[in-house]
Amino acid sequence: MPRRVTIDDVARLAEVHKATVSRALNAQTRGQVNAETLKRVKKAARQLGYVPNAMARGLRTSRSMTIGVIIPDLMNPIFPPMIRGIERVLQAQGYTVLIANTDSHDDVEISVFESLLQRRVDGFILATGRLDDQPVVEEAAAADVPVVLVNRGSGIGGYPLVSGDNAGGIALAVAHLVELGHRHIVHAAGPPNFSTTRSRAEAFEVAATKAGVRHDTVYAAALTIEAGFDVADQLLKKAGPIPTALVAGNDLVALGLIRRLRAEGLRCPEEMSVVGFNDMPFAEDFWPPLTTVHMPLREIGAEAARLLLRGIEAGEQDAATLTLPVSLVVRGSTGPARS
Amino acid sequence: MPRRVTIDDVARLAEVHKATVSRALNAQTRGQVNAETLKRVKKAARQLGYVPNAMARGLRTSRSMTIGVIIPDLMNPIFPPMIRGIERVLQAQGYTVLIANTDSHDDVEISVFESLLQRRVDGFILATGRLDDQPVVEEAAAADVPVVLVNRGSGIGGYPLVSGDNAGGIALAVAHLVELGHRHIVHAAGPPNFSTTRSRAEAFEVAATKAGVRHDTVYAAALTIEAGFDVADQLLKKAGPIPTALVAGNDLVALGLIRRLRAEGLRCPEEMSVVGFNDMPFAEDFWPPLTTVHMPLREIGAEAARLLLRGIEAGEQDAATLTLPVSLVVRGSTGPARS
DNA sequence: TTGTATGCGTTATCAT
DNA sequence: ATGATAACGCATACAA
Repeated sequence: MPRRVTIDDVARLAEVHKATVSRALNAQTRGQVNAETLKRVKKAARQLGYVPNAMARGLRTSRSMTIGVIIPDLMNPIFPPMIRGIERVLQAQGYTVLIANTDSHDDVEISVFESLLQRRVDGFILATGRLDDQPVVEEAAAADVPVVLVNRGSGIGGYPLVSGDNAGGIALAVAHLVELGHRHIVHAAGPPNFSTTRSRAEAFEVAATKAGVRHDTVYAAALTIEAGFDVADQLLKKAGPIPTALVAGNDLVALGLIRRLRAEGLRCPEEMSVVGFNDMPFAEDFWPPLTTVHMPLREIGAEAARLLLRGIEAGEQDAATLTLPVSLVVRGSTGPARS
Repeated sequence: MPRRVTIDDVARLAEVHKATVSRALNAQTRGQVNAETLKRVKKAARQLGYVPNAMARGLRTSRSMTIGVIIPDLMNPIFPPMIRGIERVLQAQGYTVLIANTDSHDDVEISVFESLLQRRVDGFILATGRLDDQPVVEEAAAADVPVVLVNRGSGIGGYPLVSGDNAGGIALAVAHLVELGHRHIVHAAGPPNFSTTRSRAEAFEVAATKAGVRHDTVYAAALTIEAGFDVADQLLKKAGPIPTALVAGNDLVALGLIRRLRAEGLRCPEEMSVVGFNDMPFAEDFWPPLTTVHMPLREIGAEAARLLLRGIEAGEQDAATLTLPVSLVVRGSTGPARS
């Protein structure tokens, strides 16, 4: 295996000192070098196929130019758009994004966090908003590396947070259903230990109460199709009257609800309206096409990245909370209340 | 900003030399150090919150313990499962996965590749199988870093490749349609410059010819819903009889076809059967639920990772081609031919 | 404008 | 079993 070509090799071929090569190859310092020698250096570098060693550079500069992004579940389609938003702004600034998946598992969350810390990422974007994962957030802060929370806020404040307007979205959903004549609505919320669950559940309580409709909240075990299916199952088995409309904790839960309703022979929306949350990719291709609260996922990612960048440059963070507006996308899964 | 704690700090606190600390903290060399001192070192490290610097280590060992994964489009839901498969086997070996998105863009492909090369990834997994992206593959080989191709083979052979059985899948799909009585089938293939497109189109030609049914192939501009929509558009506008069944290049194209058919008032499957390819997540939640060829996405990723690991350890690669079996999942988008 | 020298934090090779 | 030392490849403060 031929040793990789280093800055010294380039210097030798270009007949200059390696310091000059370094200056020539970095945009920052390029101005300091003579046009002639610059050309020579560039040519030599190209000729040798020189590729700068980011590890050596990072060691010297103590900046890795990498950002760690920790998400709970890559398979949830809301994350790819967010990641794209993140990448777009970060790549433009020369950063590489390290994506780490936790599978919603506490121990892997800790281990990927550790691994990212070892790589000396210049900052973190955390999308794993359980109320009880303070540890990782605080450890990041303790390690003195900037953190931005995304989509889901952590329990206590004090850290920058970017998310969609959860309360506003729920209010929109409830208003839509009330307008369609629904008088009995159930919120099939996410797991109680997610911060988004809390915001949305509280907003639901407020909105439904204000509208004067009968309402109730049940909690799914996870933000997945399966958990949605199970929660619908409980709902159907419970004694008492069945609601005419369901507000789901997110689109996956909504999908699960619909699957279970279909199994029961309950048609959506004729016999039961369902509203999702997030407007994930493909929401319009499901059956029925999902009425859901649109979250500007890509923008959320982009804003988180910008906030982080600002934090990195400033050397300290202001705990700004950025709440992006949402909207209701009415499609096929909601209709007039059955009478 | 307090300087990060280094191995020297730990050494001082534990009252040993930093070389000893290094040995104590690495599983490989741990045996060489006295049990007593090992305990002291560990305690000191914990006490100081020591986090080893992967850049310094990588510089010294010339192994970054990172793997670069280049994919064309994170938004295509077939990739997350593949990535999971990859991560699972790589993380277990202590590797960190660097995921890079190209958005199917040649120039970003080159730039992310370059960036990964700078980071001195120990290997590449490439899922960007355009027939014409030889350059990147060869550059990787030239840089002497192991490469495994995934899902889509590159033009020429010579590199390890893991993929599903494209030809077999198409044969399954055609047989299924023929059995349902379809005598006129069109293949809505992907873009011609994808290697999978070629394998599948060839297989379609063979299978349809052998079955003795009327057939034709058209090419979508991309593997997206929109491109599928457009290709259906052309199909409907063309003079002559309309087929009774469509075999799509992948599930997204199938979705696009169905969207366009619906806009035309053509019901699927009553008036037109559609078969997808990949069995992407949510395929069963669409309307109608997609009949499609199931690809073992996770396994493909895992096998690619294993192959790469072997290549890294061996220091050289055997150009093995691993083809994993596929199966047909019959759901709602196919039915008897209209008469 | 260019060269010199130093150190970033590790690990590997030697020596003890 | 542990300590001393050098080297990995680069950027930068300083000198020329």
